[in-house]
Amino acid sequence: MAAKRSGTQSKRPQRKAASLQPVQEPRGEAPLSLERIVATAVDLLDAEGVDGLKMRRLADRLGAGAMSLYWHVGNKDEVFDLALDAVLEYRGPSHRVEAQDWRGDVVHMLEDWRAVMLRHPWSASLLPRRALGPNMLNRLELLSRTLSGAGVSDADLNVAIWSLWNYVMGATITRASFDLSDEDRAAGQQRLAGLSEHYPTIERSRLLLDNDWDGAFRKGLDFLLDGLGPRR
Amino acid sequence: MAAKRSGTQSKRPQRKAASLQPVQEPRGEAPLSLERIVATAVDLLDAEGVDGLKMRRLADRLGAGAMSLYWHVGNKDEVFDLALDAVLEYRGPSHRVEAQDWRGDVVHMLEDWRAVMLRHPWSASLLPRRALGPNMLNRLELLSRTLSGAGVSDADLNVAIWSLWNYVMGATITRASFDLSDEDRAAGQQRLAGLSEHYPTIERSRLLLDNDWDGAFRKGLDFLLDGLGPRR
DNA sequence: ACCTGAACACCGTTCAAGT
DNA sequence: ACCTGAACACCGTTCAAGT
Repeated sequence: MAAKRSGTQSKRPQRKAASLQPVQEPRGEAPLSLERIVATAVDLLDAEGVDGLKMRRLADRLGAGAMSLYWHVGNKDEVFDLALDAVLEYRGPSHRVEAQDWRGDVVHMLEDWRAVMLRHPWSASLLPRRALGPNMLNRLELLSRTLSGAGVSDADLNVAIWSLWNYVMGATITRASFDLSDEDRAAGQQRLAGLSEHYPTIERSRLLLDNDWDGAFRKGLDFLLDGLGPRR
Repeated sequence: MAAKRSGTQSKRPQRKAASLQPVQEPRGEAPLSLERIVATAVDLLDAEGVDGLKMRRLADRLGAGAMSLYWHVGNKDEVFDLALDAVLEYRGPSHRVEAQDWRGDVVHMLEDWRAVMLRHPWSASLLPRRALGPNMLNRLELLSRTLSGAGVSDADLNVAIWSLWNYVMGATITRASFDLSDEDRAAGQQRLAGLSEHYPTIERSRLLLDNDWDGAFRKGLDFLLDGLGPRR
């Protein structure tokens, strides 16, 4: 399972060490920079979703000509990569000195990861099709280290990591998609009504009306962790 | 968790019962029909991926004018919905009379579901963001019925179903994405090399080079089923 | 009932050019 | 070094019109 699609490399020089900032431009435009572009892209994505990110619109928000972006960035995919990884930053589980609570640490990491993606609902479905950025790799490294330290053997480690990845990604992509379509909720309900006869078990358990996403996520995760934990 | 985005309804009348087909047009064009459109869309998606499906291209393949499709179909999203559900058809676990092997049945259903999506790699990432079609609802109904029949209580059923959904979707979306980018494999490898120092645990376990997708899928699934199964 | 071409309002990106 | 407008090659979809 190799990393992929590294995104066309921009021919721009590495961003130089931050020179002292001019306090912040009054209200006019700060000079274009990769940082501003990425930050604005995240805002735009949060506000308008994946389809809302257009190069011209992004440039507009930055008060720049439509084509100015292409000096800082190779193409639109690179904007996606940068915005995605920007959002995934993580500073460890605040290492309290107390107990070696591997399970608590893992749950904290995964719930934080999920929460971040739900805060930026475009990010989850983007993550699997783009190359893993440094922030995501860092999260995977911390997760691996924690499980390994807890006693999961090297032979079992990959299965454990990928199972957790699969579960978290599936849960978050699904939930983010439903979030985005609250408008259609009504239409969905109605459609469901006509279906009860064909899908009696779904209807009885009210599967499609279940709202306890957080609880369901946590319970399923517990099942996985029961199985994945270090051999007792 | 309600169904959603039902796809703009076409104003076309329901397709009439199949009149006797003229054996198949020699090589010229059969008349345009919803069936042909959907079948051709699936072919096109298989060959070119989600971004490869363009209304003009689809019409081309059908030997029709670019705009003829819009009489049969409301818009492009409806084509996606129809192609997606067409691919998800399922005829139960061939009910052999033998043992009440609920676990075997569940594994069969989920592996078939995953296999179908991997055969049409565009389908997995599409599924969570579109309304559930009849074929997918049928799969969920069968899954629910099997778990319920095996003794999973109504209170636990939704958590069980959604956990399995999450796991299967996450696994399949991830794997299909990697499949699509074999070309970049080389670039990925190289990128990884430079990273080994920052992510030593990932490097040691060769997490990103692991190729045993099928085995990993099955093992993680077993962990989930251990936890989800009927209370013993 | 079914199909069509012209036309509109967009897209991402190239390029030659400005400062 | 950094930014720009004009232009190209596309898109999905509307519409008025054909048979």
